[in-house]
Amino acid sequence: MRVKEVADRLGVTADTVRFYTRIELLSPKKNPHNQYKEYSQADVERLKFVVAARSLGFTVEDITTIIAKAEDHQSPCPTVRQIIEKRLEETEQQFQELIALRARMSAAIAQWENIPDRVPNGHMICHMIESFAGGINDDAEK
Amino acid sequence: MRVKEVADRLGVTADTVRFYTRIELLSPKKNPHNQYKEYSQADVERLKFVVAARSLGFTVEDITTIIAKAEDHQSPCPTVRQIIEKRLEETEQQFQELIALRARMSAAIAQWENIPDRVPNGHMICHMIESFAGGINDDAEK
DNA sequence: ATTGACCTATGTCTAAGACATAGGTGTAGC
DNA sequence: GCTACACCTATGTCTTAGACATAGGTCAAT
Repeated sequence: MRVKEVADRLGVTADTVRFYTRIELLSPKKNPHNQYKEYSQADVERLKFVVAARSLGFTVEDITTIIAKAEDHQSPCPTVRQIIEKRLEETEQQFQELIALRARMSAAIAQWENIPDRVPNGHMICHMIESFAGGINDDAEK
Repeated sequence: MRVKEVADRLGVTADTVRFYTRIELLSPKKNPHNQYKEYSQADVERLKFVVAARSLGFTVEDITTIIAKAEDHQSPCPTVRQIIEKRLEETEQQFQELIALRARMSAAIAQWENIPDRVPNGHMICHMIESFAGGINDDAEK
């Protein structure tokens, strides 16, 4: 199978498969006739694993580590448990930041609904943004 | 002022200020004695604007556009309103994805609590991840 | 043989800084 | 004056996880 077929089969792009191949998560052999890479069923199985792990928030590097352990006949499970715990924390963190960002954005939009556009003078760039930035001042700490 | 002082004043890193300088959002002049860059009060004001806009979800490129308009004596406000609307949509999108991701992660952790570690055999890499990936199959479309 | 639609490998690019390096500054102690 | 030493600087490279651009190859229909 060539790259597109493998990609379509798992619902990812050909570029994604090429990327995984580049970093040697997949190791197709190249057809000596043309220069095209030929993916085996084993490659598909591995890709399936990578896609599954990605969808659980593992980074590509995490996955590399996990696979390396498995190929070394060690159980990757303890590592997997550790990593996902960490990734979940990070996700929670991002989540909080995203909530805060969304709130700031909504608040700004709401506030700006009632104020007119204005042409900037020498002392400001956009009065809407500047007026909203009440929280941001010189000397951030203290 | 030198880079660190400016950075501290607005609660960002020196690297961030250097980055904005590199892309010419800030234009300090360099002290001819040493090669250090000297930031003016005007630079601080502009940085303040950039930080405010970043905290509302504008990208650095957005900010460049906004500033360019303002320097061209056009009101950036219509552009600003348009952009933030778009960025808010994207944020909402990310937000949904993050919620789904978090749910998958939590579900996986919960499910894995009751199953033992296992050493991989030739047919699997990590049974935990593979068993969780019920949703991911060959032939993703159809 | 030629067209045209689709496919390929390779290389480069992205966002927003963080990090690594080699070297400069400034002050405290001698 | 000189030397430590902590801290600072500019510049260049690296990061994530692919997307995009390019030049060229494949293959079925003509």
